[in-house]
Order: sequence, then structure tokens, then C-alpha cells
Amino acid sequence: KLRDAGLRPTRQRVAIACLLLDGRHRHITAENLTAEINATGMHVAGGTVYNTLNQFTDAGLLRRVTVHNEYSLFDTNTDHHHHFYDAAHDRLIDIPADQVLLSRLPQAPADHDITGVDVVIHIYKK
Amino acid sequence: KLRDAGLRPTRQRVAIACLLLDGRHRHITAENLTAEINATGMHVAGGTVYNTLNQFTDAGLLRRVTVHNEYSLFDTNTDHHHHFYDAAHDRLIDIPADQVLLSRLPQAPADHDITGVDVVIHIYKK
DNA sequence: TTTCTAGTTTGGAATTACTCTAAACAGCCT
DNA sequence: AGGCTGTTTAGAGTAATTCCAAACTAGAAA
Repeated sequence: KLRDAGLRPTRQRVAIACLLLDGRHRHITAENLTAEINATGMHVAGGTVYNTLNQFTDAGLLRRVTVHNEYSLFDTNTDHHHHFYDAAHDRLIDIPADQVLLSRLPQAPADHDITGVDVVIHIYKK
Repeated sequence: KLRDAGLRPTRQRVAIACLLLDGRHRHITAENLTAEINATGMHVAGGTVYNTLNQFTDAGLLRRVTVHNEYSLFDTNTDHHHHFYDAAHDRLIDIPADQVLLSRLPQAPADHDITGVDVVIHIYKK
């Protein structure tokens, strides 16, 4: 996978790929991932964690989710889907693509293409 | 308006309200707003600009728009509507609410209410 | 297998958006 | 005018992220 993405399979990248690209769908932060790496007994520099997350995202192996602007969230599910976001608990929940039906979309401004549609549904505990 | 929102109409808040709550629909950043205030010959401390933007947002006079996590964006249009976002030029464009039709919404997780639905359509110049 | 080199990692310093703090100040009620 | 309380101020502090130059490594070539 790394080679296909044009990324040299270094020890660090392989370790991160093993944790994140195992097919499970999860949401992770840089801090979060660092803790998981440390838990395996391995050490990876902070800068490398950030670089790798960005490279994986650019390569389409991860998807960046934008729900607030405090820190970056990455989604291991790169298929088209949407999110519930519970701000009170800073919790993100996937919504399968087929549960949201956008039956009318506006026309993109002149000379522009639509490259993606993100739907974030904010929820609050009763 | 300020009094209705429970905010004492201080010199600084009135100045910012005059710039932002004049009925025009615009997107602003803290930096951006600071520059506009300075242009009027007035000085307002950075912290006050941030405080005021947050207070206005909490009071429903402004709306926070989340399209990236670099810095906060505020929208003077608090009506229900959506956005185009051009990441290449960091440009945000309003979409009237009636141009997006969500004909199917998922059920909120147990014990939760939906408090808002944000749609961000990413665009790219051809 | 050793050598070489371009790409990668490292730790720490730098950057940036934003919040906190304690002291000075200003609305506003009396 | 006096005074209480909320607000502003400048500057220090915080946290996520990027930048940097030196050390390292994967993989190609010898």
C-alpha cells in the first residue's frame, strides 16, 4: 500500500500503517496515535507522526475530518460517508453514505468543479 | 442588539457591531476584523477581538463556520444556509438554504437531538 | 556485500492562533 | 459624584503543528 502511494516503506510508516490501515474504521488524532505507537514499545518523533498523517491523507489512505478547529482528526474510512458530531463530548460518529440523501445540489461557481460534499450533523444529548 | 443579547454596549463592542452587524453578509477572521478596526483609527486589544467574536457567536449574532482547522471563521449571516469552500484559495461562498435539499437524514443516536446540519461543498478551479 | 545517495527521521526550536491574568478602566445604577 | 461590577488591556502563557539541520536508512548500484 505504501509503495503504491509512492511512500518508501520505512519502519515508522509501516508501524503506523499497521495500526491504521488494518481495515477497521476509526477516528484518530496525532496525540492519540502517538500514544498507540508508544504502547507497542516503539518510539516515533512527534514531527514524524504529523508528517506521516499528512502524507497518508495526501495519498488518500486517510481522510481529514473537519468539525472544529482545535486539532486535526483523521478517519481511516476513506469511503464516501458523513458524520454526527457531539461537541459537548467531542465525539464523532460515522454515518453511512446511504443514510443521507442530498436530492438537490447547487451548481458550482463558474470554472469550478465540486470535489467533495461534507455533511456534519451536530447532535446534543437530551 | 447588544443589550438584547445581554452584552453591555461598550465602545469596543459597539465599534465591532457597527462593522459586522450592518446587515451585510460576510465572512471574517479575527485578524481581518482587527485590521478593519485599525483602519477606522481605533485600537482594540487582540484579546478583546477574540472575546467579542466569541460573545457575539454565543449570543447568536454571528455564526462560526468550520471548514479547516487553521483559524476561526465567522459568518455575519446567521440564517440557515450552507457553504462552498475553495481550499486552494481559502475562499468561502454562501449557498442559500433552498439550494441544498436534504431529503433523507439519519436518526440521531439514542438520547440525542439534532441541533444543526452543516453542508460544506468543496470546490476546485478547473 | 559494501557504497552511495536521495529520501526520511529526529529532537528541539519556531510559529501561530488563541486564551489567561492581573491591573486599569468604564458603564450604569444610585 | 461614588461605587460596584463587568470589560479592556498588554503581555505572558498554551497547545497544536511546522520547520530545521544534523543523523540515519532503504534501496539502487558497484
